[in-house]
Amino acid sequence: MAGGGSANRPPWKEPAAPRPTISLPPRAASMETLFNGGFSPGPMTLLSGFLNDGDDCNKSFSQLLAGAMASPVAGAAAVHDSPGPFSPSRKHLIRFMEYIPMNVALLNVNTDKYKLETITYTMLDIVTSSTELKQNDSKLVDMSELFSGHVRTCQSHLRPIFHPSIKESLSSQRDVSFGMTHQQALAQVSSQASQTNSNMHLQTEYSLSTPTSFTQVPGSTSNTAQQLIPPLTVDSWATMTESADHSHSEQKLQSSSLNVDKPADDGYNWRKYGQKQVKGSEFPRSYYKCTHTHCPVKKKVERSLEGHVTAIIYKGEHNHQRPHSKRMKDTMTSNEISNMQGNVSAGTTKMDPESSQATADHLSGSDSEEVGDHEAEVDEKNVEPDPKRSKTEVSNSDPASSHKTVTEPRIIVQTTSEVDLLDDGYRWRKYGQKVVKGNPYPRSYYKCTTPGCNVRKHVERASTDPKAVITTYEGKHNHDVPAAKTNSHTMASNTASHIKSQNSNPGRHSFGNRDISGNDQQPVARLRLKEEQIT
DNA sequence: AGCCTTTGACCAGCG
DNA sequence: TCGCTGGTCAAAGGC
Repeated sequence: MAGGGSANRPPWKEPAAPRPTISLPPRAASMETLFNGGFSPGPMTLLSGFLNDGDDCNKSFSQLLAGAMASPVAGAAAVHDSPGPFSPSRKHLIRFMEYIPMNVALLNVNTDKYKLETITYTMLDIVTSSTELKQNDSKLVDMSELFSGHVRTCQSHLRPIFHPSIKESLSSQRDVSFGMTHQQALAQVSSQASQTNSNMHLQTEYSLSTPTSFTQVPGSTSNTAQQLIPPLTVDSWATMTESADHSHSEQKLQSSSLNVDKPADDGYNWRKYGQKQVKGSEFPRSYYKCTHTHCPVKKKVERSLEGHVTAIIYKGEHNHQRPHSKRMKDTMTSNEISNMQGNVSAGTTKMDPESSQATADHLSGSDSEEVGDHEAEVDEKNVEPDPKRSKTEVSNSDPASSHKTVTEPRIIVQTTSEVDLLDDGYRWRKYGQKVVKGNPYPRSYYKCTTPGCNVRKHVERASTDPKAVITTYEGKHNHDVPAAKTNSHTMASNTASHIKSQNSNPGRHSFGNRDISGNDQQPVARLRLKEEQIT
């Protein structure tokens, strides 16, 4: 049945515009040019110095960090400090940085050097955060592996873009595989480059060989990087770590990097069962089912022609735990795995196409790998779920709105009914509700009725569809699931374990990194929904 | 071989 | 009843 004439080909089946080739001069030259003159001494100085270094970049980062990571935080902090003697440890860390600014350099083709530096610092902060996360376990080996995977991934992510020769080499050797995050990120880079290319009347091939290349692209904003590539959330970090470990996969570099039609790698397995051009939406909608046996969860994903996710709608709740790759289990501590297996509400720091999808997954009962400390920077106003976030918004066809959702796709989580919503195995007492402007349905607040248990949950309904619900859990149950009421034991167990694990993860409100019940090691779940601005 | 995607057909709900 | 629309099915093909 597959097939059909091209004459009837729907818009989304039109062949994609040829992706531009982004070429850059040799790394050292470009970056040296980029950073020379005008940068105060600091990381960029170190970076510049490093860039003149001709070391083999294929070393494992665990090797590179052998010295620097003895005290990971200090190592990262050293980068922020004014430059001293270029010690091997700093050099190693800067080597890691190499790929970050290059990453930014590619994406911020229109930004200035100051912005570039700022972004670099931000990303380093994430490095530090992850370091601190790992530090709790005092496992330097794991830390090294984390960085090793990350760096390798960054290499594989960036090198093919910057150095066609290396890309060919990697492709021929088939020694690099991308996690979906990077597949899509790369696709976004390519597609956005294509878009920029056409919009800005640039030639297909442009160079970043001079600093002006970063500032002369007209009509651009300094936010380009965030539009082009997911921010380096720890979630994506974990994905990168995992993907890097598949470095000997059979996956082909080019095909994987350009495949934008796959759902994001949220840890669950999805099977696409349909695609439709929905009226009122300029983008096709893809339908996915969770492939887990008897799991009712479905999701609908709308993507722009460039592959940007413009809307995601989740329906139902997973009745199983998230499947994990062998690699992840092998390298993570049991505590980490335990944390991973829940975390329904942890958000991400940016609502870009990739990370926001992860957010949606969290909301729908999925889990994040980790939540970095950078999320503690969440603005309180962003914590509040947007009552305007409704099902009807998903079909918004306003071009301007659609454009906006390129960076902030709408995330809708639906449960099938209120019964499903409330009957999660635990018993709840409603202790309040609040009517929010713009939403006829009140938000409701529930507390676990078990004495001594301070877990709460917060239920929010979409203004236009009472069945569209976002549930936020806070805290960790300090007791087992009460005896099942009406549901089958299986259902109760599934749900209970699901909910229990949800609550064992970083939370919506930090409370000084302490959850409501005062458990230092179990930060409460945090939901972060960035308010969507509709103009 | 098995899983996944593709895609036209089909179905159900609604006005 | 009819047409429109969104959602799903399932055969075919790809990997």
